[in-house]
Amino acid sequence: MTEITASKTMRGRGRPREFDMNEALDRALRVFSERGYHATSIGNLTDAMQLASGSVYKAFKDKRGVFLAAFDRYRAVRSGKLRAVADTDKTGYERIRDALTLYADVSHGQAGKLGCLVVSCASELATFDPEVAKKVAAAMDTNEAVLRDLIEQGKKDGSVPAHIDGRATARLLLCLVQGMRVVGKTGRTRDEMVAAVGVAMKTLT
Amino acid sequence: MTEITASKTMRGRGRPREFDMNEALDRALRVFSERGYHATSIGNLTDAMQLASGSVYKAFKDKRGVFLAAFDRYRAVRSGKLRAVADTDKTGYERIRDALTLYADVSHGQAGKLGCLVVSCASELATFDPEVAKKVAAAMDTNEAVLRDLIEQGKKDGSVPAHIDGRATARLLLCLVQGMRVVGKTGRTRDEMVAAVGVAMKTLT
DNA sequence: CAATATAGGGAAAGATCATTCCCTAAATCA
DNA sequence: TGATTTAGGGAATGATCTTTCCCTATATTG
Repeated sequence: MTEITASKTMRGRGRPREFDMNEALDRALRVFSERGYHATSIGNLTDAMQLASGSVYKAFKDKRGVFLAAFDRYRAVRSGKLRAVADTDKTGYERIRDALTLYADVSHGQAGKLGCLVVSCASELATFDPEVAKKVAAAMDTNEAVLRDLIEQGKKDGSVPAHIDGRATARLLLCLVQGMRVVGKTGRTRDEMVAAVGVAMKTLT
Repeated sequence: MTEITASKTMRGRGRPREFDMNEALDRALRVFSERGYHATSIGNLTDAMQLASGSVYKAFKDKRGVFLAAFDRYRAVRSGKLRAVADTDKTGYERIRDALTLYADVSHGQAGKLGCLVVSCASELATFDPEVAKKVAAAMDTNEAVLRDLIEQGKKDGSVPAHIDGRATARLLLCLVQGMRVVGKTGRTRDEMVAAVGVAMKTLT
């Protein structure tokens, strides 16, 4: 939000930042995903981000500030992947399947164990942090809206029957993908997750 | 596990425990659900359980010990509710719908905000605590098995078509209910959750 | 080139928290 | 009844973690 990718010529006044912000945030969010918010110490962050604690506090307000920035970064990356799937010339039905498969991909094995930052950390914080709660709710709503949009597009191109309840079905699929992230932490294979997606696609016929 | 409900006559040697263990664990698990494991301090627990810190450490090994006991208690209570739904003379199809509706009931409003101990705390701990990871995986597997069982019973009584893939469908429904617990933290109404359940039931036709 | 502004880094400070210790209370046992 | 065993409670301890401070480094501005 605050930081637009600065071109080389357009620099601020003082000493320039030596680390790459997005790379640092990617490292931070990996730690937050793995350990959860409260179990992540500044030491864990400095190790992962390869910064001294002073530098972290120079670049961010506090630990929560690091989390909020990492959260935004995470959302940007994930939204990008989802948009890439949604913006093809396939049918709506196929794009929904591709979107769900995207979640199957990250809900097994190594990536599955890492979990979802929205699910794990955000639910950890959302109860007592209204700002985080708002971000989490927004993330959920966005995902639900994307799914609903794909369903509507499927209706238009004829790949999804017109009688389908778009709202309820999108909500179901949202629960499914979030649930995959949870269940995927306990170890399922890709095939098992893809099979579940296959069954879910029956709700669109 | 360790503690069998002791009858009045059969007592141990020293001073008897003054508090009710299950009641104390219910209070503890409410705190753990609400705050997460790491954000829950011993002070939070003593407040909720109405015990001094010394008493907590007399009754449990440590904070993790309180959590493990609360987790077992939570599982026992939830399994009981699920079993009550599964042990009726309705058709398999209807019992599945009842089971899913049970999750809709706890995935909205006040109870929804509290969240699921298995989902929130357990994923918070499972990464670095093999024993917790095992318990979480076991809880997931049990739930999946119950759902699969209901599907098979539905096939037997004819309320569920024989061609249904029991394994994959049970896995889908597991992801759905866990996802409802996550999405339910961000505020959905009961009707919205029930509608999603209704759509999911189409996978059994 | 001096002044100013911002970044990097690590030590020190300030808070919080989990756990232990120790004393008192209430039960059983011999 | 005195010894023993276990529970209740709160102060003290020790560890850990977040945050601040301060000094150095590197850039732009005039």
